[in-house]
Amino acid sequence: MLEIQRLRSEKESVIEGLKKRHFDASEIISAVLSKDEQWRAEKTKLEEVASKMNQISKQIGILFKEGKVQEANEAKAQTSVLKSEENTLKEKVDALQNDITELMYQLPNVPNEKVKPGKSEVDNETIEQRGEEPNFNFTPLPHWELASKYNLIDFELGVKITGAGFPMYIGKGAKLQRALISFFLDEATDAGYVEHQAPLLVNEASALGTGQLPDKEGQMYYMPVDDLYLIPTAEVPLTNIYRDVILPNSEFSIKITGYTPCFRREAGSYGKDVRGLNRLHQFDKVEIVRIEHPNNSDQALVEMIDHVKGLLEKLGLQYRILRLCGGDTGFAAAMTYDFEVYSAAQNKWLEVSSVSRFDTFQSTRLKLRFKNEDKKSQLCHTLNGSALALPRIVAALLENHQTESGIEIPKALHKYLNYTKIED
RNA sequence: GGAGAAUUGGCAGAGUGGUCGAAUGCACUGGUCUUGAAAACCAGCGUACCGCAAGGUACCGGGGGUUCGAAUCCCUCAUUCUCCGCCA
Repeated sequence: MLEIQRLRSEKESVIEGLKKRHFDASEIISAVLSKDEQWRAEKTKLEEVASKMNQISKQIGILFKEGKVQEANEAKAQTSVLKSEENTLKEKVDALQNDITELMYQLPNVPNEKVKPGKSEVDNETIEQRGEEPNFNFTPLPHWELASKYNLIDFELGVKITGAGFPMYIGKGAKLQRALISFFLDEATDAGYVEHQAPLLVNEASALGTGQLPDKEGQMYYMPVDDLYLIPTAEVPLTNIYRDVILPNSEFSIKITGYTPCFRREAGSYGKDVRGLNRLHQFDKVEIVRIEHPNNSDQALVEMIDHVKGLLEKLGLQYRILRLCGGDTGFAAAMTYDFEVYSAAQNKWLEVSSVSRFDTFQSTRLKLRFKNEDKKSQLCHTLNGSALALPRIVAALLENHQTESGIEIPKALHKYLNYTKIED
């Protein structure tokens, strides 16, 4: 959520910034500001009435104590008008407040100045590309065929037990998952991130805090009996650790990591991209999260990008980094870098990581602040990134490291596995 | 799942209808004293919103209610603890 003060003072630049998303905010912001003005006016009235009520109540108390029952009762009689006035004002103020919040929830984050305008993924900028495209002297197989050839993943079994998008990993396939999780967590820990094991179900306040609600309501699995949501990413429980927190200035930087399964309904995405591991309802991911002083979020973002690069290089995967254009940047993010690895057999790039800075967009909702040098509370910046999401990494590893005699496992993973090659 | 108790400021802990945003202690910050430190003493010490300011309003686990007035009474939800039951 954007800060209301920002809308008051920088209305034009916010509208201008949101144009990069092809989002016309002028109407919403005008509505917000006019409601905000009414809200302040009504609120001032309400507080005046409340103040009068408080005074009279105090006096009644004193009168009773002095035994002046008669006068006290007279004073009581005065209050009924004020009270109904107070109730009316209260309703108005609450209604306005609700309207404002609802409108504010519709506004996405303002893109960072580096972000280019654009409508969709075709406008994303490739800012870096590394690694070699693998050379095959045979026709490489797509990962779903490799997975079945070497009995690593059984997609049909997942369908039987749960439904499409819930694969069953078996044998070396299951071990590979475990190895990747350990590898990613160890790398993150080495980089200073503190490992967490988080709840996989979260309450409504948490889903609101990181911005999944109300924006992506339909994308989360929901358990109505207990009013809980299955997490779509570890970002939700990990960032919400700091909901309603005021940090001392000395606490920065906060770096946390965690492995969790992620659950996404992916409502509406059927068809070509759902084959194999490309798009799942349940998948594993290691997430890195940072809580930063606003002055340090530039630096933090650079560090996170370098971290993800390092992982992909150690896995020997060709990758490229995209800076998403305004239209493709997620609702809550101010800037996002996507990492994609090249899938040799599918002949396309697969997104394996998304590293984003949210500036104060999440911390506004989270009420995540720190005491600044002037001992005032100020909103923190939050950032997060996948490091990394497993399925497409597995897909790329299988496809890019395949040989006619099997699949070579990159050296970085050897210490986590009791095999170095997947073969018949 | 059943029965009971509890939830107050960073922590501990008083307060059961009136001048309570809330005693007291600890912690913390500043000052006096000291060569320095400790101790002692003095002062300060929650969050948010409205307001140029003075000031005002709201907040005692969350929500709702009773009342002129609620930390205090009622309802409800959540959490914690104890006992019983069940169980990885």
